[in-house]
Amino acid sequence: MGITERRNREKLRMRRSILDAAMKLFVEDGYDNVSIRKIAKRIEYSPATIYLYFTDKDEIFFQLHQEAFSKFLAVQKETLKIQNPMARLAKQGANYLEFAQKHPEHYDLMFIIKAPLRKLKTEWNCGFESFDILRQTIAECIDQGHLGNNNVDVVAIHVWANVHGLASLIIRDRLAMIPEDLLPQLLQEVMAFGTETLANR
Amino acid sequence: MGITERRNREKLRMRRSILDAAMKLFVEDGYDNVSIRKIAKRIEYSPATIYLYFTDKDEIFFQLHQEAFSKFLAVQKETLKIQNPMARLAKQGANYLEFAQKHPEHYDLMFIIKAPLRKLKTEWNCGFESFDILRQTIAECIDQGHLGNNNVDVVAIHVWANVHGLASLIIRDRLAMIPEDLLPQLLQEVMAFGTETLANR
Amino acid sequence: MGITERRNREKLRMRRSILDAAMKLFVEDGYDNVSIRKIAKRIEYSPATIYLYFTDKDEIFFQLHQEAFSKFLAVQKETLKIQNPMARLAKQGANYLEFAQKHPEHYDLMFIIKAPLRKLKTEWNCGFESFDILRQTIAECIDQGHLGNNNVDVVAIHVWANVHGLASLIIRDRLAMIPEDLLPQLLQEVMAFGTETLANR
Amino acid sequence: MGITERRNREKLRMRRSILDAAMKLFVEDGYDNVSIRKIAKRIEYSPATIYLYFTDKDEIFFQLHQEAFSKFLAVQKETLKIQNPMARLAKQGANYLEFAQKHPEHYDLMFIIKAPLRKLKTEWNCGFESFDILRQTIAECIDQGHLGNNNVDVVAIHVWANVHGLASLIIRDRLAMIPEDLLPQLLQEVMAFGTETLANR
DNA sequence: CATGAATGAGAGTTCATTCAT
DNA sequence: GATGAATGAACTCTCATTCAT
Repeated sequence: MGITERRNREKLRMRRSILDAAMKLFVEDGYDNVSIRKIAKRIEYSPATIYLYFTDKDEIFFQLHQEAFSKFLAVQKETLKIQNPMARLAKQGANYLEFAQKHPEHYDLMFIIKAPLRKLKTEWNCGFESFDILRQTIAECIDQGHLGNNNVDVVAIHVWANVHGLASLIIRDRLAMIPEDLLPQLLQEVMAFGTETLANR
Repeated sequence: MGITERRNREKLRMRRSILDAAMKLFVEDGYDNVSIRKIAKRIEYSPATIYLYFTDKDEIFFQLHQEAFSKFLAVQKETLKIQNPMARLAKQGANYLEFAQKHPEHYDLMFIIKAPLRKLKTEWNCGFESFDILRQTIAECIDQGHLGNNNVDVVAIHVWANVHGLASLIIRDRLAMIPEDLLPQLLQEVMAFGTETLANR
Repeated sequence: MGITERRNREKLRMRRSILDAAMKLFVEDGYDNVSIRKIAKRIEYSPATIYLYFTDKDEIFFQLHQEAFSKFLAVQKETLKIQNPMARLAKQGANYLEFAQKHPEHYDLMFIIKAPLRKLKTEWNCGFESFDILRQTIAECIDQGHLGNNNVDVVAIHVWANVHGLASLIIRDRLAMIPEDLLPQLLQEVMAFGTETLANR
Repeated sequence: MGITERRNREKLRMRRSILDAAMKLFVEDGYDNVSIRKIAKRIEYSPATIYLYFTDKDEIFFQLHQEAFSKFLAVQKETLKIQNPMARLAKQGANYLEFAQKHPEHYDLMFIIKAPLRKLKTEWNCGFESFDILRQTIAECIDQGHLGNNNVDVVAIHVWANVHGLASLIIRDRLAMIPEDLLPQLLQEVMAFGTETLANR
């Protein structure tokens, strides 16, 4: 048993290190510039070895995508404990941005990267699920008289776009006009501004 | 003088046609699928000829980047004619989204693509300028008692994130959960919702 | 002794199953598309295991080659029971074509494939033997006054070329100009024509 | 003009040398074992260079195939001058074998090699044409009372199989049981035997 | 001014084979 | 006896780039 177990652990560790290397490269160079060969070089193995752990390049991408979404979904599900939907919504927004900043590579993969559509279609089930959490929360808010009498989808997309906009400007370095040391404080204020604005409706 | 002038004109025309071809390929095939060879084939010159007008592939992309920003800037400057800053702000938002949808590859280039930092630093002058137009407009709004008593940068980033979020979700195909035929109407409502929400402050 | 014997039996059984798998792949995918990995997968062993039973890929092919010839030889030896040499000759021809059509990959291996000469020299012992059966039969025919007063080798090669030509045109798909559904009937007539022509001499 | 002409000549020469190298490799190693890299190495150019002259590997094969058939067709058309169809038929047979012996690589390509069927279908037009020459000749023979009252296709395939069998046994070295120095004489006798046998019908 | 010719580097992938366990 | 892990070499093909002409 011990042997099989150790083997399994090693196999997993290897997959892990391939995925990690891939992730870093994805983020550094963009989807199209990640090559099996580069991953191999990064982990100091031969390209052929990669194929012992993944059937092809797409499978690696797919796996990363899945993991990123599980991670994200887990974080957002945490908020379901919060009773007050407006508070829950605020927390979801904060979580969202925090996730993006803590795991920029995952975020990139999930929401920014230009991926082969074929794959996206299947993988978005996960995306749908997290969107639904947002939708549900907003529906409750509206039920309770908040956010005006608006279409749930409209508000949900609005809110999402809001945080995604912020997250992706940061991740893709488009807020270079703000001095770096002022940025964190400013971002917090932007989020606060957004939350308040919404609450006022 | 006449001769030199003609030469210059011709040189420019050639650069122009290279850039046009490159941009078309950009739009048709996406950033990563533009190659010097394809540009050359498109304009019916040899690949080597391209190098007489641009030092390398990056320079072409750089130039396109610049032009994209000029185009965008021109569109946004148009709004300066609008006296009422709140109306102007709304128009800028509408323009922004329209630009993103009409020229997704330009938009991609400007606001999404992970560009080599070296490049960004220089190219963002243009970006700064268009951000300033937004800032200026918002400053006026606040002066006139709109948008609450808030930090200009905070509001500016909020607004920008809002439209950028929407634009980039669209461009990178992350709104797949919305049936395609319903999307345009929905987006309009999202924009309207955003404008109203802001106006209420 | 019992133990060694059992071991040998098991070793043989394993070789057998490797060869069978290889042959099936041969037939399904053609000579060039058989790989050690595919054989291994087919018998559900690891590729490395194959090397415990055969020194390399070539040895497997060699073995198959040998077996193909034995099989063929066995079929032809069956005809020796036929007393009348002309009838026997006809039967040998029919057998030949049948074998080629039933086991095209064996046939290919034996009579068409460009084999490394080193190999051919050893393997052709079998080939010689079957050629001798033909020769012998023809000699008898001539003795009995058939086929004119000709050199045995001349007639033997003539006959062999006849059936081999047919077989190899079929196997290598060179009779594409004949509609597929008409082919079987036509081939039979061609064979009949050959037999008759020969009998008339 | 001189320059363009020279360029064209050089281009042609290069194509020629690629084709020649490919042909040699085809014959030496078999279709599946010819690689662009090997061709390149053989002519001492880089693999990429090959792609300046041919769009892909298939095109090289296709070209060789075409050339082989034109050559062969030209030879067979020569026989059309012969009035007497039986004499013409004999000449065609002799030509056939001579062609196979003089240009074994071409012959291999045309009648033996296992090629991708997709291609074969198109390229066989040429094959059809040469088969038709044979058919036509045989039809005339039958018209004139030779070869019995038989189906033209039956006789045509019979004749073809006859010479093809001989040719391919030679080319693929399956007549190793005949001492090499006796072979030429023997082959001639085999051909003569075939011709006579047929004439007797 | 323009280009045809050439190439080194790199892409994804598969394979036969080895070797420590 | 069996194998998981690993790899070097090979495959087709594309690309940015150079250089002599």
